Amino acid sequence: MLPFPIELTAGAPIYEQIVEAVRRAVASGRLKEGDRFPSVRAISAELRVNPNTVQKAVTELTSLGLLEVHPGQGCYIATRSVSTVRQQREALAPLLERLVIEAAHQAVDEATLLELLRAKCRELKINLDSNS
Amino acid sequence: MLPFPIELTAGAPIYEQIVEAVRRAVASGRLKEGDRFPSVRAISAELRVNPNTVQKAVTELTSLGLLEVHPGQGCYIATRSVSTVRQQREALAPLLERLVIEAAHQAVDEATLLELLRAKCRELKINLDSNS
DNA sequence: TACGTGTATTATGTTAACTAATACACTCAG
DNA sequence: CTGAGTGTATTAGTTAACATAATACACGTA
Repeated sequence: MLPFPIELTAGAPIYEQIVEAVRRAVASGRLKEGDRFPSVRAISAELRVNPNTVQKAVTELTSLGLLEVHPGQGCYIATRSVSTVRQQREALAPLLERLVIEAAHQAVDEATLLELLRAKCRELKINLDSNS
Repeated sequence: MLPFPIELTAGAPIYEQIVEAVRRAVASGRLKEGDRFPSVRAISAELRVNPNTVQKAVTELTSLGLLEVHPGQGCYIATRSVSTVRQQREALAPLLERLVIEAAHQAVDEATLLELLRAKCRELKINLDSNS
């Protein structure tokens, strides 16, 4: 069994779904720094997907700084990299924009939207205070 | 000149960028109900893009309920369709999740995230109170 | 009648995504 | 040292999405 929940669906690339699942698991605390990450072949077998596809996800996760590769040994969840306030804003801006646009079309008022955001924060059990 | 701001970039399908631009314009009030929408051929010429690609965007915008087609005459911005609370939540859930996950990775605390959301709401000049 | 609408059709080229089958350098337990 | 398990690279082939191109048609209207 994989150490992170994932269920492949159609519509999005498989390697992207893997990346997103790992990001979700790390953000929620399901996966922690130093944790052993399953081998490419193990994930491949579990998801019944080509090893090359999993490899593509691992490569992206590594470049995202979420995974550390120990040559000949395996992968581990990396320590979080520090980012500047500018980088934070640039990463969040497009997501915020899409959310606000969708809320407008759904006629969801700002107060409700803020409450939904608070609820989602709790849902993912994010410990935001433990970081800077 | 097109009645909505748009700048084509690489990385995302052209027809999707058009859809997103129109959604943004409608959400921000730049385009309003009953407004005339440029013809497929006009947009095609303005963006120097194939008419079929624009047509694909129009088809999607129509199915999304943002555009009304008056046969032989043209397209107009449609009146907003009412959606249930359930539909609202289902539309916002994936966007909220992606936002919260990204915020966690960027080590942005909840209070800051909420403030960024308020700022983005004002930035898009959304009139959330005029709708139910 | 002409023109401008949206729409449909057929064809072609490009690119991304996925699978498949190998192969190689590395680390570590035996 | 040997062999198994790591990540990684390579080559090949298939499929689907995207975009372009060139027409064609039914519709409303000046």
